[in-house]
Amino acid sequence: MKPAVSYKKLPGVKFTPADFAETLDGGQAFRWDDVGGGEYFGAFGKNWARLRLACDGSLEYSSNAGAKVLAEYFDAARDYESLRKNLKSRGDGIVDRALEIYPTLRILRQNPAEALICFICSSSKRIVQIKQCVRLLSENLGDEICDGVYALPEIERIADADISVLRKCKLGFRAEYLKRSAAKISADKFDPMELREMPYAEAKKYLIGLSGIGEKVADCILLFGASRFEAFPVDTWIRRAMVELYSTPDNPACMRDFALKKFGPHAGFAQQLIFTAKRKNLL
DNA sequence: GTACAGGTTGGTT
DNA sequence: AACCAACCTGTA
Repeated sequence: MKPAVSYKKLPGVKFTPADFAETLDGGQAFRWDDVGGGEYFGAFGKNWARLRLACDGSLEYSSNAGAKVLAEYFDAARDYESLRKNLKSRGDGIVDRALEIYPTLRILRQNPAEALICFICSSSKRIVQIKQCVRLLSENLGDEICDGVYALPEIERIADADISVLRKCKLGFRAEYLKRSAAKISADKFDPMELREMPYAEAKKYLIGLSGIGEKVADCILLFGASRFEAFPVDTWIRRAMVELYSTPDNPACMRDFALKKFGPHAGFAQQLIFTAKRKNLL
């Protein structure tokens, strides 16, 4: 008989079931799987976790990681109440509607190096494909963190890896990008954790100087790995939404300017709301 | 079989 | 500065 899994509550984080699924498995992170019964299992850093919601929506976890680590990953300290309030005060009907549909959506605070690796893999791929690449990368180059579950490899490990190993991970043309970027980061002795502190423009510039990272991927890394809410990633969904709903010019730079003016310093959160609603065909 | 995807690159206008 | 094919792989 299996021992009963014990769960602890993570204070300060509540989700609706839809927002829970969307936050973990909607394109921010690529290591979470629905294991049935409304539970998710996944890996982040050297940790694994099994997550579920209590009846009142509170997040509960069973993990080798402690409360502090999970609180950081879910950015539990962020004041989403005032963030939502601020966004509502801007009188944008579209975002207001998205806020009602997704009242508990969050931006994850992932490890910046992991976000960097994952989003280099993401270009022109669907979520399921990205998840496959990231899992293969972990299995081929990462450390085992629990039975059959592997952590994403360190940047150094990728820099030192044979390109044939990366090719096995179904990365396609992204294999070279990833290897080159990892090599440059190592050579620069750059710690991706700095992306959380550097001025936004400088951080973005450094990322774009890497291979396989353009504006969109750089903004994803900054938003999902460094909690930089001024990042406004423009992918094909956002692009369509901005043209159709806000009549902006069909130009990513214009869209970012427009969004920053309209939504202020948390444009990235507005982006996630619009992105999610548009993708689900609700806008 | 072929078109194209949650994007970037390097070459061309 | 704006345009465009090519890139690898999986999916429709």
